[in-house]
Order: sequence, then C-alpha cells, then structure tokens
Amino acid sequence: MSHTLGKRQVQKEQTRQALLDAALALLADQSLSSLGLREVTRAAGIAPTAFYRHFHSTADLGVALVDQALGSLHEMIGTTLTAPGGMDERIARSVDLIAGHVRRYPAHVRFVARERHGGVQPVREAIARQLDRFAGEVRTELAGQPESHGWSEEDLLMLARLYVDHMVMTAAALLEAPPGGAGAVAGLARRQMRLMSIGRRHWLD
Amino acid sequence: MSHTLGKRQVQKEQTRQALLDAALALLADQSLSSLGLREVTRAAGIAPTAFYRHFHSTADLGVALVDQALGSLHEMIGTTLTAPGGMDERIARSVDLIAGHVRRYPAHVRFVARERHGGVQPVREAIARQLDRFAGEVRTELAGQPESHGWSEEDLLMLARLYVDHMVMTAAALLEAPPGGAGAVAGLARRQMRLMSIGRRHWLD
DNA sequence: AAGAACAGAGAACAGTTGTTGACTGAATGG
DNA sequence: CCATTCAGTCAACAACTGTTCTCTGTTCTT
Repeated sequence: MSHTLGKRQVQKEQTRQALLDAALALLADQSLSSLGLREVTRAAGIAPTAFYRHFHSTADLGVALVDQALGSLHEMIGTTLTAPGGMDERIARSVDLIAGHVRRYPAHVRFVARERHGGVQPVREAIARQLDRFAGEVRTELAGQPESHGWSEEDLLMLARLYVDHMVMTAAALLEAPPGGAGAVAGLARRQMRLMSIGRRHWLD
Repeated sequence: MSHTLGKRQVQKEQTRQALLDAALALLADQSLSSLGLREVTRAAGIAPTAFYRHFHSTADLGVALVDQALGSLHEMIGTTLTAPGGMDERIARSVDLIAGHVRRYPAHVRFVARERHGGVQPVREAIARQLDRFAGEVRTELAGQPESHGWSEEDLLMLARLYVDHMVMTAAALLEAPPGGAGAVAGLARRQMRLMSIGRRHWLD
C-alpha cells in the first residue's frame, strides 16, 4: 500500500511546509507568541487567508513545529547510548553528536529552547510531552547497560531526565556561544557529564 | 548621606514600579517580545506616551525586570550553601529554599525561565550576565568547603554552573508542576542533587 | 517669589493585525 | 464528461500598534 499522494495533496503539503519554514526563519529573533499570521504568510508567499487551510492559529503551527523539530532528535538517542568504548569516549561522542545537531539544525534547537518555557501553553505542553517521551527512551537504553544493575526504575528515570535536561541545556548554550567559543562550551559539558557519570557509578554505595 | 529623595523622584519611582509590576503580570501568559507598550501603560493606568519617561522600549523595561527578578535571589546563596548538616539535609534544605522562592515570587521565576532563551537579545544577555555572576558566587562558596580540597578553579566553576543550571531547571519545573505535583518534582530534584554530590565526592579518584 | 525642569495627558499619524465572506480555477472521483 | 471538492485569492472590517508633537500642572531651584 504505497499510497501515492494525489497532485493536490502534494502541493498542499508543499505550501504547508513553506509556512513552517517561513515561521521557523522568522522565529530566529522573536518568540512564537509575537509571531503574526500575516507575517508568516507574507514570508511564505501566500495570501493571509490561505493560512487557515493549514492551521487554526499560530499556536497550532507551533505545535506542528515542535513535532518537526524534535522528530529529528529521536534517531540520535540510539546512536548516542548504544555506542561502545570507555566512559570518556562515550561522553565525548555524545557531546560531539549534540554539537553536530546544533550546527545542522540551529533553528530547530533555538525554537525548542525558546518555547520550552515560552508564552504559548499548547506548545509548552507539546515540548514537555516530547521530552518526557525522550527521557523514557533514554531510561530504556540505560536499563540495558550493565552499570544499571540494581537500579530502581524510578532512579533510572531520574538519571535519564537529568541527562536529557543537560543535553537541552548544552544545546542551548552552544547556540548562544560566541563564534569560536563552542569548544569551551563542549569542554564544560563533557566535564559535567563526567561528574554525573561518576555519581552514577557510586550511586548504590 | 541618607539622600532623601524629593517628592518628584518618589512619584516617578512609583509609576516606574507600577509599569514593572503591570508588565510582570501581563507576562504571565505571553513573552516579552509580544508585550506592547500601550498594553503595559493601560494596565499601569497611565498614558501611553508617559512610558518614554521611564524606558526607551519594552526591551529596556525587560532588562530592568531582570535585575529586579534576579536581585531577590542573591540573598539565597549564602543561606543555601553555608548551612550546616549532612549531605542529605543540606540538599533537602536547598530544594525547600528553591520551592519557597518559587511560591513567593512565581512571576519573577517565570519571567527568567521564559526570557532566558527568549526573543529579546538584550534581555537574554542581562540574564546570562546575572547567572554568570551567580555561578561565580556559588563557586566562591564551594571553594570554602572542605570537600573542595584539591579542586582546580576551573572544575569548581564547572560544578557551580551545574548547580545553578539545575536550580533554574528545578524552579521552572516547579512552576509548571500541576497543583499537588510539587512534591514529586522536589523529590526528583533532591535525588538528582544527591547524584551530583556523589559525583563531586569521587571526582578526584 | 520667579523661572526652569519635567512627569504625564491628549490628539493625531500611518501601519499593522486577525477574521469574515464571497469568489476563482484547477484537481478529483463517479 | 460532468459535478464536486477545495487550496488559494481578494476586498473589507474594526481594532490595535509605536511614535511624534504640543500642551498642562506640579515640583524643584535659586
């Protein structure tokens, strides 16, 4: 069932994506709650009224952006935690992966960091939901590691949330780092991750 | 030199504060970048044009709000870290202190969490500056503790930043916690702090 | 007591905003 | 092939925005 979309739905999807892209670009230097409907349609090259064919409101568009922005992250999880090697190697690889993601999708990262506690409730909730799902996946990965032997489910989730929050924090810091200052931020993040990993190792003492 | 302010400056300071209060209230459900000048003056009960007697723009008002919001935090530092007792006691007291602060100044906390990565650059920078200063103070406090013997200045600052970021994170989480869910958030924060403290203890192994 | 300083009010400006209803033309499905 | 669906356009709406300039009344200074 390879459900080839009709020409109509293809074009609709294209302008929908154009709206999302235009919005993401405009959100480089403002927050979602100040993003105007007309502003977006102007940047996307369509009439203001056509906006309603795709979204009820800009908040609606924001929720769609959340899925798109955090969807590109899910592939990262497995790669990060499944990787072999010693502690320092794995940490370095994790930080590099985060840095690479920030370099590749800066607008997405900025959007998530900005709207995580932003002024639009449905968007905040959507981000929280995704990050929760994220933490759940990390917990599952952690549970499979030998270092987690004897850990309670609750404590594993606690650690997973700490890792996820630290990841988001690091990504945001990298984004706002001055040109050339990314190395320092990455070094800081590595040392912080090492401290957390040491804490993990001696948790059951 | 107790520099008693003239009646004029007193009244000016009052309406200035009224503007700040009105803005803070309006920022409960929107971000600074969407806050209108007229909206604020309307809520403060003055004419729109009088706004310019106090601030150049809403971004300017935002910067003033940062100082006011984070100023109420500086007293907290000494109290938190100087406190005696074992590790778990000190952690519990720290989290309680954060929770108390969030309950007392929810609007301030919300503002900082929201605008830390928000759409207004000068405000972002002001917050970053204050949090940096904050981390510096925490580092100084940490340096005075016996557990920090043998630590490099760099690593102390690394730990201080981790603590400060975790504090902000916890405050934001408490703010968005559902009624009655604050206890769970506090418990999570305590366990995470304990893990970081254990990592700290074994850092030099 | 006279004059300067100045916080705030008021009116007006050109633009902008979200949302409506009726309309067009191409893709769709029977 | 004909009727229907529907993405996108267009015009118009009342309401709102930041900023300017002019004016008023009180406070400050000398």
